[in-house]
Amino acid sequence: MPRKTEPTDTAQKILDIAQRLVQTRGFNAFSYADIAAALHITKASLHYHFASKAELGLKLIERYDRNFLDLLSAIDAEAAGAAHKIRRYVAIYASVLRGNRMCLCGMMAVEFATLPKSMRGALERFFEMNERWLAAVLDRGRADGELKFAGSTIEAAQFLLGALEGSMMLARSQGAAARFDAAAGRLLAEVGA
Amino acid sequence: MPRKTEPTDTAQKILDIAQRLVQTRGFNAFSYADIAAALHITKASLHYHFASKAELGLKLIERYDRNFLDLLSAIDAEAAGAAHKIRRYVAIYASVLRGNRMCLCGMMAVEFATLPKSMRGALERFFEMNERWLAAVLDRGRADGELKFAGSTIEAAQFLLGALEGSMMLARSQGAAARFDAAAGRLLAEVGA
DNA sequence: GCTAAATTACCTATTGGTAGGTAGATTGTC
DNA sequence: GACAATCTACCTACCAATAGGTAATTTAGC
Repeated sequence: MPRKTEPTDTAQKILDIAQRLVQTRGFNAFSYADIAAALHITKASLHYHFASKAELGLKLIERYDRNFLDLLSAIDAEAAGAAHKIRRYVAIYASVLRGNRMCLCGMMAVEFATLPKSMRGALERFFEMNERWLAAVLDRGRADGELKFAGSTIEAAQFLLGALEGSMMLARSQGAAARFDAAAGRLLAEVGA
Repeated sequence: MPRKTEPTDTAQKILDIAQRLVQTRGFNAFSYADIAAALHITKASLHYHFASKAELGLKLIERYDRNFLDLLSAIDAEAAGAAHKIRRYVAIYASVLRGNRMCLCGMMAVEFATLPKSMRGALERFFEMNERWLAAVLDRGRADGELKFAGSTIEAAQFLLGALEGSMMLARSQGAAARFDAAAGRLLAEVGA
């Protein structure tokens, strides 16, 4: 019995395909027709599930945000020590890249100026959430003497995030995933993890 | 007397406007109509100067590459010492960001999968050129004992480039240029500059 | 009078989106 | 348990706007 808060199977499939398209091509470089073709349904049916492209985009970010938060919670529950946690965080990005995808929100961050307001807000929240989590881990790690880095934790967190997104971006356009791994290793070394 | 190798005034203006549009919105998020409106000429006139959007895009990358190379040559000619050179390199990115723009090629790197082949090749050459220059500076700096960093110079150069592009990307979507400066400072410290 | 640079007037394909309808399942009410 | 009302998930058939691009023609400068 599908309810309002439990998206139907089709809605999930639409989100899955749309997400792959955004992560590989960008939000401005795919159309409802692309999804319709992949799913063998009509454009009109897509509009039934997601009234506008802006709404679809918003739902994509919200779902991605929720999934990411779940992954971070799992890390918090399973990983002992800040260094271990950071390594697992970096591993999330590495696995996205291995699927030949860019981070959904990284992709959209570049397209930021062309996105509807609702999507912009959701994007900002995603990055803030990531920075808060990273800063908390870094803070704890430094206090415990496990990590070593200079300056404020929030700045270090923002640097980490930016470097990861940028390394992904270039690794993808140069077809070398090894490039990301090297950069990630350097990044981990920088915070002493 | 405009020659084949000396683009006319209008062609330059078209490139200027197109470049601003790509750097702020992306290659897939602007149209010939946008340029025509900004320049008060018709779309057909644009096609006279640049037969296709792919050609315009290629010319944009080639011009950007040339300008960048000139800047790097100026740094080589004027700056003494590897640390000084790297700082000036970072300053290029900071000035692009101050104009509320993203790196032209960083923007396009994200859109890589949707670009025509000719543009992809030119993009790869741009990043390779940057990495070569950075690697040369890093190599020399380490040999002279001026810089300190671990691992291969080419990997360090790729890391630097990725971190700069990523920091730009996030600084733009979060409206805080200070964010980039903090990240850049951290990056400079990492190579001992 | 040649050439460069721009024009008008189109074209086809695609974009996101809408109107109206329908088969089938689910509901509420007597 | 019958039956009408409603809801879900789709459909066909459109729409206006915009995309990149073209052909033929006019204008401006040497």
